[in-house]
Amino acid sequence: MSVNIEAMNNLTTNNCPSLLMQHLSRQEAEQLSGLFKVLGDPSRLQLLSLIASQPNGSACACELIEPLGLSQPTVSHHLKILYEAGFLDKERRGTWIYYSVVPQTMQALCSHLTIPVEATRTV
Amino acid sequence: MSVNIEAMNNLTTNNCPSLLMQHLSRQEAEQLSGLFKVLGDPSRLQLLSLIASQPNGSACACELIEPLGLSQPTVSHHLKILYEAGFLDKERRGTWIYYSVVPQTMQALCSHLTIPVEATRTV
DNA sequence: TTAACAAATAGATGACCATCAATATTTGTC
DNA sequence: GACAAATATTGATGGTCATCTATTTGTTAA
Repeated sequence: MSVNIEAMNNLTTNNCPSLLMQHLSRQEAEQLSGLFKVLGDPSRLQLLSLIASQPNGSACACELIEPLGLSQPTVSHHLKILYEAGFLDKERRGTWIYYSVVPQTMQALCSHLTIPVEATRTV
Repeated sequence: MSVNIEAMNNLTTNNCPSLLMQHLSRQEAEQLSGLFKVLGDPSRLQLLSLIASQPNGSACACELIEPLGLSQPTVSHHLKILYEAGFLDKERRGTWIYYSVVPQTMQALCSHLTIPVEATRTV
């Protein structure tokens, strides 16, 4: 489970139109599906949810192990995947590493799924 | 690869708040990740894109085989998964079955990923 | 009812991946 | 440096799934 960073940047910064409005090349489909694949795991969604709902919006990795009920290596593995896909930011403070959610990545993903209102049609 | 229809209905009709605004239970995380898993495949994204970009917004299953470069059973398999997850609608016309995209399902999914503007905070 | 085409199902296979235990690495403190 | 705590890596394993071929089922028309 890994995501090409450059591909993610293409998808999130170039203001790509919705996949519903244009043909997706195989390459584009692979890049985009890679991001959805990252969200296609319940543990990773719980991590995002846990981190985002902290009072200050960030959480230390060690705080996330117990509520998820997974081993430390597994949590570390999921955090890495989320970070490399651009869903999480991280900051080291001493021994601890604090993660926070990058809402822009979510919003960019959504822009691929929704149709602009003025473009909707009745089938 | 299968999606619980009732679970999907819960997620798409109950106006659930964003996963970034509340804790996700394990069950909720499993339901939601199931939908993302469906989108986490390049062939399925290409199918959605192909169908949505047809002039009338719908496409016969047989028209989708050649552009995807996959076998007929594989395309049928993907269409079934997309349909059962609520991403596609289908209508039989004689021998043919026409699929069309359900944009509401996409939008409902997105509502789980975005934070209402007034709720954003500076980290 | 038979032929022809579309779609679905069954079964098999290979690849990917979530998870763990064990270990290594990094960082701060004494 | 030595120890302790947090995080990352390695290697193994079991399950899931995308894909195929072969077959079956469904639908229309002759």
